[in-house]
Amino acid sequence: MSVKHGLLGLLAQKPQNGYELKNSFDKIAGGFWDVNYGQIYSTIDRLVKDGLVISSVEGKESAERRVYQITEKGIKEFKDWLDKPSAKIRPLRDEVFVKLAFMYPFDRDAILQLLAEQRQLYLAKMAELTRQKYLLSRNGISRDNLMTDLLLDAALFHAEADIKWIEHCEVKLREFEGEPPVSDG
Amino acid sequence: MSVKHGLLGLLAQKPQNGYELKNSFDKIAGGFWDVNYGQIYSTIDRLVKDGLVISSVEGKESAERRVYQITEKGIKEFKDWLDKPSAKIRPLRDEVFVKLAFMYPFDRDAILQLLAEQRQLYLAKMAELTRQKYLLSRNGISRDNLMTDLLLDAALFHAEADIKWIEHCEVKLREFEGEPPVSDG
DNA sequence: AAAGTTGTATATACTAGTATATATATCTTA
DNA sequence: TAAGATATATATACTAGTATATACAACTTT
Repeated sequence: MSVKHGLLGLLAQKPQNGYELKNSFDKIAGGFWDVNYGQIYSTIDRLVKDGLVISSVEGKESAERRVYQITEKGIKEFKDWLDKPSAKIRPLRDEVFVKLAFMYPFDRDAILQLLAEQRQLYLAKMAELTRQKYLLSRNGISRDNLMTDLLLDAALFHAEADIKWIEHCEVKLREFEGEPPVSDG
Repeated sequence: MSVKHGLLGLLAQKPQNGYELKNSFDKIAGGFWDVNYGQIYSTIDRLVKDGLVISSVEGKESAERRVYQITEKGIKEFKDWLDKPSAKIRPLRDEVFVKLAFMYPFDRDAILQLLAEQRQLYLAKMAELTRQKYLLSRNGISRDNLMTDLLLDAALFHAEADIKWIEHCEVKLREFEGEPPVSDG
């Protein structure tokens, strides 16, 4: 639902073609929500079909562009979406969990290795996010970049939670093997 | 990729029909990964197409069941998947983030209200997870239910991270309005 | 035993997201 | 200015996930 309504929000600002919509979406949601061109076009086609958006063709014959414009119905849909709370909590769909669920209770060492590899990934992710935050706030946090900074924080909080959970798993798994928990460091 | 490989893992244990696969998947991954019957059938069709699974028809004519069986190729695919680290970190795709990105910097009060509503959702989620953990561990945590317990912890850690982030947002947003940060409690 | 409920099983039409190909336009530098 | 690189723009074929309809089987209540 988010890409659909995101596109409506962008078109509420000004009419744009598919390529521009992709760039605009990235500018607002990039980092926490990647869209693909294919998705932009198929989503916008549905919006047109439902009468939330209308399209017109511009440019010379050799290079036509379809420019999309929001309708009254589209504006209403967007505003309603903003007002309505997002009732569904996103599912915690992580491939690692499925792997762990299938590996356990066999292969304790393989599980510990998998967890160690995942930790490295999350640490790398945190480093990257921290770098992005630094670049963003070199000249201080202003109203203009506050939300971007907060969204980077959300990603950081979740990466931290993942790492904390991996360490929690390592301790529990070792406890169940009768080994003493790993010491700090 | 996870549903596909999860189904292979289940069929590596024993041949099953679509309905049984759905139940088996729920038993292992339920809570952190919900699958839908439609997805089971379309995924298994692809597995058959790729030669990782073969199907045979059982039951009387009025009530036919298609029973699926894993092939050598399928077993290899499953084992390779288990061994290979899951390089991609799941994107933090949350509808709330998109809403916030579009609401900001307008409607500070609407943003604060949205955040408050989300907090309630996460608190309810935590209560539910805590209840599930309690039910699971009434008779103690054993090797049999350790992984289930750990996966519930993962969900709890993430809900905690969401709540922590919401509070972080509230403080930052209020700071930028020149108001003092909210006091504890 | 007819009626209603729950469980078993599959199908279908849809939305959402990914991967990649293609073609023209513009910029850039040898 | 021709060659090569980058930006603009769309299309297509695919995988992944959701919502809902359908149909028969088995249980269960009157």
